[in-house]
Amino acid sequence: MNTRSNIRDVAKLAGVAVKTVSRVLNNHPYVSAETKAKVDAAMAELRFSPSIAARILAGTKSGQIALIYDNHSPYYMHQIMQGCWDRCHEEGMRLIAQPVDVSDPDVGEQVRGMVRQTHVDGAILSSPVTDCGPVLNVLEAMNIPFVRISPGTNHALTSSVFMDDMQAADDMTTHLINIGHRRIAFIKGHANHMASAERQAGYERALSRVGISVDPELIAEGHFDFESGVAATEQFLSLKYPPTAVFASNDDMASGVLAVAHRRGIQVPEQLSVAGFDDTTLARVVWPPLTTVRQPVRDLASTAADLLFGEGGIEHRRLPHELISRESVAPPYSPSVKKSKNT
Amino acid sequence: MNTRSNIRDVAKLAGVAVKTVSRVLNNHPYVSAETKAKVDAAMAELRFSPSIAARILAGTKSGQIALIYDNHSPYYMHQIMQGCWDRCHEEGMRLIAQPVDVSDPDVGEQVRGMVRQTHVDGAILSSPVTDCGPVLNVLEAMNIPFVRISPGTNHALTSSVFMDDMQAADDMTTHLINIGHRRIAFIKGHANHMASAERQAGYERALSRVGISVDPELIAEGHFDFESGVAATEQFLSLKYPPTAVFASNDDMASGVLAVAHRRGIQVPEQLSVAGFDDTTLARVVWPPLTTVRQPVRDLASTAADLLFGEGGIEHRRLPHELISRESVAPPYSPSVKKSKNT
DNA sequence: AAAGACTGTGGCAATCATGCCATAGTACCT
DNA sequence: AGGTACTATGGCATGATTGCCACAGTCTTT
Repeated sequence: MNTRSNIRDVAKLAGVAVKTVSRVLNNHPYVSAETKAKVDAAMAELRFSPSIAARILAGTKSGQIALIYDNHSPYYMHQIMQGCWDRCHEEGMRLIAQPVDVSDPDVGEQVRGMVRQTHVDGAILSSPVTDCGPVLNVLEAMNIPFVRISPGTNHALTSSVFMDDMQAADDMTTHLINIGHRRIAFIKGHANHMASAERQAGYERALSRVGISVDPELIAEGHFDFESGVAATEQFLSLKYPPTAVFASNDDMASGVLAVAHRRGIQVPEQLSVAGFDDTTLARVVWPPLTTVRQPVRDLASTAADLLFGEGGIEHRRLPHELISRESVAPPYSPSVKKSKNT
Repeated sequence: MNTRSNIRDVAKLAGVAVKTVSRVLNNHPYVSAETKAKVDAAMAELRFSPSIAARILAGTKSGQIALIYDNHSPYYMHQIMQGCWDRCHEEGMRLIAQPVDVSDPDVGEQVRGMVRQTHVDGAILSSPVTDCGPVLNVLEAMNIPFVRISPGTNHALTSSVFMDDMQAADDMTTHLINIGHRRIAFIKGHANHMASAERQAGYERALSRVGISVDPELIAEGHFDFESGVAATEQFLSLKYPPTAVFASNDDMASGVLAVAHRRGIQVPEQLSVAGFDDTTLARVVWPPLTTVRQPVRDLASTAADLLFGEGGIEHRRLPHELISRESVAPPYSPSVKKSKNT
């Protein structure tokens, strides 16, 4: 009736030793099929499931891993969690989601406490925690294996999964150039995400390659949120020669661009092209649907879990991105002829 | 260097008994200030934090609570999690997020296993898990206290927090009526959320009160996602007498309405008013920003945690909603009263 | 002055599943 | 036959903390 029934009860009911039940639980090779069947039946009858607590104390793995994050984009984190959770579930692991504040000077100690208390077997770090020194140091000192999702650098000591942010931004910028844009504005991402710098570098590389100079007026600060997209756009549109396209470092900010355009009666994409980054659900929900870069967020997360569980050593795995063309981007409106067509 | 340092080390360093350290850890009343200081110093020096595992085994509370959910709206869940997490953090509790599938016949057993394994002290259920019989039975059988967020019924055995969905939907519908709408369409929510029926009832009640008959053609199925908003709208707009306003049961579906309107070149709100429900971030991000009902999601969640921690008995707490007017709703476009007023 | 109620601290059992070591039987090889 | 290698199972100590009981001192009450 209560939360009773421990491994001893199961052993008694099955008529075997406690240790044998333990072996069945852990899929130990040396258990006869017959014994296993008896034990399984007993476990089912008693609705037994082992206490993680006792398991941890007995000195083995806890079967728990932590997802440490500090990201305020619901869509992004939702996908990260799903990806991690899916893979953990398959593996019979429990996932503990642990939000932190990377700007808190005490963040390292917090993580240490969390790990000490919960005895997690490993951790998955999501940007920007991936590049938070105190957290990395603590995890290394405690000898906890961890994998980083989209880290800024490929740390020699741990595995990571990532996409080529620079190339992706380059691709998008090149696409805009190819269909005729020359004045392309860029909204940066949050400075504490290393990917932000990468994306900017990709943008600048694409421009430079075709000899378009990088105009500082066309680059605005951003923080990955809707509001900074709005602010940046106001700034761009007040320029003497406003851009014909805006490339935002994520979809939230791109939505901000769309909002300003709508409010000012600027047609998208006829008068202004808007490109996003991430391909979150948001990209399909706003109007017009956003041309954006698909970042395989869920795959990144499940691959991270994969690497964590895998026995393999340090591995850095790059996942492919994809340019998703929707309706927010078109050739610039040019009164002259020149219908620069291109795929 | 390792994850060492247990309560014994602390006791030795502080020159007291293990039991005394335990008392300090648990804020036991009978510890002299002097002893407490010595122990605190020792704990700090050794960077000690107690193992949850051992604590659980020793038979006391685990300091962990579970958030059990099956909701696919990222914005909604993000807020629920934040609310729960905030309050848990204040209280020094750890939150374990546990997604489940309420349509899985085995969901009860899964929850049982989870509770058995993790020894959570309590649980918070988010709709629709709030009305999932197997889960409720298991939790009651195991004698785990739990609180439900937006349940369909006020179960006598547990506390709950909720808002008045019927009244909120009535308010919104009445608002639309007051500014002149007569043909108001409604998109239902997912059938497995009890709130869906409440909202529909509120819509119908408002219509009936002013003598507008409920037209089945103006009520469409929905599942709380963007796509069903799109589908419902296509259906409404193909009617001989299409509605002048659409009231969707959540913001995601309302965004779907907007998308169809944009695609067909229908002006919102001039030619079609659109109202949502929830006031998630999405409502401010789409164009035009949605008139919607603010559901205090984060407060609901933190209040739920509050009730769980509070020693008080069963309590059902209603939180206030609020009608948020933005730009997606306006009086219907009909300079004169053409077409006989219905009914 | 003695009894009783607090206050502050220590000792030991209990919690539950696993790790290591031991045991016993079987199969195979030389 | 003896040695080696498996297979299959059992026994007992272990891990970190708290609950219960015990004890010694101090303060209050009658």
